[in-house]
Amino acid sequence: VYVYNALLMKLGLEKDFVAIWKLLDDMQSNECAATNTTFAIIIQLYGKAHLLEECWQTLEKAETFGVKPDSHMYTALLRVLFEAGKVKKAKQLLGRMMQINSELDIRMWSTFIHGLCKNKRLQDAEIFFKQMLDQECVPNAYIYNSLILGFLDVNDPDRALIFYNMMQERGCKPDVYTYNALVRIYCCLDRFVEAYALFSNMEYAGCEPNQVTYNTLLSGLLEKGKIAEADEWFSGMQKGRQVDP
RNA sequence: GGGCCUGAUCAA
Repeated sequence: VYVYNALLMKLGLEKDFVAIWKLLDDMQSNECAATNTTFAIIIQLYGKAHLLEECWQTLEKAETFGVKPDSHMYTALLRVLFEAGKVKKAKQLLGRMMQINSELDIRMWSTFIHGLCKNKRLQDAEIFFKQMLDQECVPNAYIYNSLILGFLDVNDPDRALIFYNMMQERGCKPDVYTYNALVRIYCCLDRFVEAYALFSNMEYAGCEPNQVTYNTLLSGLLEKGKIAEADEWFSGMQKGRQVDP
């Protein structure tokens, strides 16, 4: 099965969907059953090819192969819908999921909330965030990070920081992604002192800054014309290989 | 009892 899945994605890169379905028939005639992951991959591939209808059909086809569509597959579908800007459809799908399976898993929530953020529907994102809390679902860093960045993208850094505080109050540990987002926020706000301070926070939290962290800071500095500062940081980090924009 | 194969978040 593992080998087959690997083959599938290779065919997917060539967008050869006919060959993919042939391969599935092949799998079945051997005693090798396709899994839910197999179909999740196919949905993802159709999504990249912008073939929405085929994504839905894949759900039905999965059943003919004896695979019941599960959260794994629905998550893949949600992502495709959001990337195509089909917010309405995605909401409907989530609604259906909640009726069938009252408890949604955390990945599905994060995919959903992230999708809303990317589509700049932050008011909705907040509503669903609360709904998520009402169910006994504990938000993780993925969720908070998406919201923080989402609010930053719509020029509401204050709200972004509110979620950062909430994250800490609720005992969710910030990760590198969180810190990278914070660096960006402080750069946008011209509060570079606080941006610098984050690096010591990170060290204290045992969180290693990565290439993205430095890149974010450098871009932020350059954007505000602080070339001398950027230069200083740049020479201070010779280990990593980051590119100067 | 164990595994969990490409389902979720960041800069350029």
